[in-house]
Amino acid sequence: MKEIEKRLNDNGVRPTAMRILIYKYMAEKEIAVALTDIENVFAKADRTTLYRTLKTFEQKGIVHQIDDGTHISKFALCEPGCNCELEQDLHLHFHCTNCDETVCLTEQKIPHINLPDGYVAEDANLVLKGICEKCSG
Amino acid sequence: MKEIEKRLNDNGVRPTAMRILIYKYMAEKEIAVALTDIENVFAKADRTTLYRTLKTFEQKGIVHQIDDGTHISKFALCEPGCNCELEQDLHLHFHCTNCDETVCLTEQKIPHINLPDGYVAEDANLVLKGICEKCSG
DNA sequence: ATAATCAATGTACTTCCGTTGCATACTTAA
DNA sequence: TTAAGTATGCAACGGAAGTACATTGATTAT
Ligand SMILES: [Mn+2]
Ligand SMILES: [Mn+2]
Ligand SMILES: [Zn+2]
Ligand SMILES: [Zn+2]
Repeated sequence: MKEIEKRLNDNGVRPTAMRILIYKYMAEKEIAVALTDIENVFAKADRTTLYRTLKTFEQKGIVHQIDDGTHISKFALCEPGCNCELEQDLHLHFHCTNCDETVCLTEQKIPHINLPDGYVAEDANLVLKGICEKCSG
Repeated sequence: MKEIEKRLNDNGVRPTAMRILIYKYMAEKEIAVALTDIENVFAKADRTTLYRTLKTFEQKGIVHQIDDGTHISKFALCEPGCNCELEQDLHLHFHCTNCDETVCLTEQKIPHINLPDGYVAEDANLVLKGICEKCSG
């Protein structure tokens, strides 16, 4: 568990009990989580605290937010040493329309796209939808 | 205007006055529109009617829904003869973080992505964020 | 050790968007 | 002309995101 505390400290986030629990939860889970998910797991804690924890994690580069097209924000831990802001670090996400789960495919980078003149891209989001490996097995 | 009526008829949508107006509005506008936008333009009409008009248009292949990451559904007219369901017809969208407008880049198709074993893609969504041509000029 | 200071959490409330149920007006076909 | 089907209007609900303010907890300086 000391690793988690270190990770939080290194990113300028004070390792409170709640934050460590949330980090641990997200680390164990291999899929992206929504605020509601965390809410259900930590029912005793207040929603706002969980909400702000995710926001803090995001600002400090501990998690990245995922827009999978469901209109519900999902979050997933960043790879250690990842820099989500840099374009080459952008990986794609897969949303399963069967089990409704969203996963990071960190190996699959978003290919470079040639844009028309005048357009300057600073960020990219690529989501594939379909059947995930668990559901297609 | 007869063209609009024909387009609606061809897609199995009865060309009511309201529907023609909404179609015309979307045709004149070159950017994707949200329900709220239409609401503001046609303030006299009921929100639900506008909502259902968009839903109907979408079901009948007249417009396609766009998820630009703002958590607000946007809609844009489909190209005549386009088949949004087919993967090769999927184009990318650009969301300007300055003017908050989203446009279809119908010429820029989403490149094919190799997925890990077990994953079956049925749909794709690629959104680039940055500065649009109007704002960068 | 105590007080002052700042950060984290809790409580309550608000806004926005999407969605649905049901009533009413309109259009088409028998 | 009546009946059936479709479109529109009206009202309400629910989920998710966000914020203002109070309270608790941890750090630091005196
Ligand atoms: Mn990811
Ligand atoms: Mn488009
Ligand atoms: Zn699945
Ligand atoms: Zn712009």
